[in-house]
Amino acid sequence: MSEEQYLAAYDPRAYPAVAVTVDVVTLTIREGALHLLLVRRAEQPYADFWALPGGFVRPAEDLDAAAGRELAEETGLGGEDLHRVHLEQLASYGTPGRDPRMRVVSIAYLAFAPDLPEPSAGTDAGEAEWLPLAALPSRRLAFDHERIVADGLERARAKLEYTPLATRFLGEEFTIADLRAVYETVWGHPLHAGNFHRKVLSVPGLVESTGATTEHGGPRGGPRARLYRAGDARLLHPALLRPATEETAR
Amino acid sequence: MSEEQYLAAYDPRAYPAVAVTVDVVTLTIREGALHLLLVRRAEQPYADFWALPGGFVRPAEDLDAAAGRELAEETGLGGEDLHRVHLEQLASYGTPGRDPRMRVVSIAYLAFAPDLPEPSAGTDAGEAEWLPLAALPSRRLAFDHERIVADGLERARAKLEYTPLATRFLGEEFTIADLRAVYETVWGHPLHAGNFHRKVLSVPGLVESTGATTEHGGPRGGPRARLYRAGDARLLHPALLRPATEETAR
DNA sequence: TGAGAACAACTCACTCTGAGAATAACCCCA
DNA sequence: TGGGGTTATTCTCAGAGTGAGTTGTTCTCA
Repeated sequence: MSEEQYLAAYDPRAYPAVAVTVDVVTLTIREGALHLLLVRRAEQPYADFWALPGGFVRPAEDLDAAAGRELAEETGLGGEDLHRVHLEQLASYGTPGRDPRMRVVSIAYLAFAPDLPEPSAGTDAGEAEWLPLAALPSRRLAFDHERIVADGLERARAKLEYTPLATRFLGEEFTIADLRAVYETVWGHPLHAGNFHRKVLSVPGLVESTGATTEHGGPRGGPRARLYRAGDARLLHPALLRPATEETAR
Repeated sequence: MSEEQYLAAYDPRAYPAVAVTVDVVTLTIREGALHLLLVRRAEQPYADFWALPGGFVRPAEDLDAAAGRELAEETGLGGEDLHRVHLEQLASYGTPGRDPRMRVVSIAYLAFAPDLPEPSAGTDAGEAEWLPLAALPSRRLAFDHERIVADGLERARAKLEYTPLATRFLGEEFTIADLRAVYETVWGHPLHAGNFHRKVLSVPGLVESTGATTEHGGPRGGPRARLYRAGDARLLHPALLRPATEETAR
């Protein structure tokens, strides 16, 4: 049988039905705190629960494209803003029973976004909101989304160490202090300002100077700060390591 | 996502069929060289091509379990040997058209195995073999498996840096030189024996002494070496960093 | 105008790393 | 059986990197 004949005779329906979805863990920093994008489910199962934005992958759609589409739909953002968002595959979740309706395998994505406007402007999803991560423990999410969020957070923290993705939480131009605030927020503890400054400038390709400075000093005083933009490095060498957390996973 | 999910809940078959498979990138070290487990495809498409072992996820089977099952089937190993194999999810691949038959989303896994016997003992797959990675460039694999292998290799190299998984390539007991050989093989360049030795013993939880030594010296001379077993660390602090590779991904 | 805040640069002690070398145990071969 | 070559393990040393604190300046706010 030739390959053509084989394909013509092939019956895809002979296989058990499995649905494939994408879910996106979208992180941003608002008012100095890490926030997560959630939508409220309108229907069963888990009606009225908050969940990660996501949905079915369309028949001729690539996985990455599906994740980007879901993110755009849920945030109500056009390509312009979305261009600055970093989107990467996180992991896949397919334990039988994770969706009570049928077998669903979900490909989770992780997104780093600059401070975006309030979500849900003109989307088909009902409510959407940025939830401060500090408020997450008191909220039960639909499906296994709590686990997915936890995995995404850990990935995000690790990624700040060896990639310049922290800059994706900021605008086009930023100060070293802005960048430090990102690290402090995501890692959850303060860093030594002087050492951070030295380190950031010493890592090749992390940031490059714009030559300009802020218009004014900080709101509580201090000199104008120099402005930088993201550099061209994809990986940081040497990495910006998190301060040892004592027995980090023995 | 409303009408679509509604329909899905009542008639899964109403959905465009998507098949979910697992593929496993299995690495081992044989005769001082990194090897990859491959099987030869007996059927269309890509008949006679070599491919990663893998197959369809069964209806009530977890993804991890499916990967473990495929690995066991293909290597012909029982639970005893498989217990020492490290298996983790690598990434998912679902570009439309990657399988000419239908939409197939594949969850790829990465496995680190100690030196295993020749594969394919009594399996349903036709041929199976350990391919030295050095021979890979001259061989075309089925589907997008070359890409998956490349991703798996990069992940493996990175994992050696911050996890004790190098020990998974070795037996229960090993010498520091054995461990160094694993790093040199996977990373592809020699390491300074003295510095490696100092570093391995200084990282908490990487290895622990058994108190014993090898029975004899090396085949070409040298003293007996002390034996160690894997420690209890899951993450290495500080990490065993690869020597800077000059512009690693600028 | 003075106090407080914060950017930027610098100092200093300590740790970690790469490179080389020393010591000693052990194999193989003459 | 003795010597040469090989390898495990330990040391030394200089240079790079890091944590913590200090200094000088610029700026905002009261």
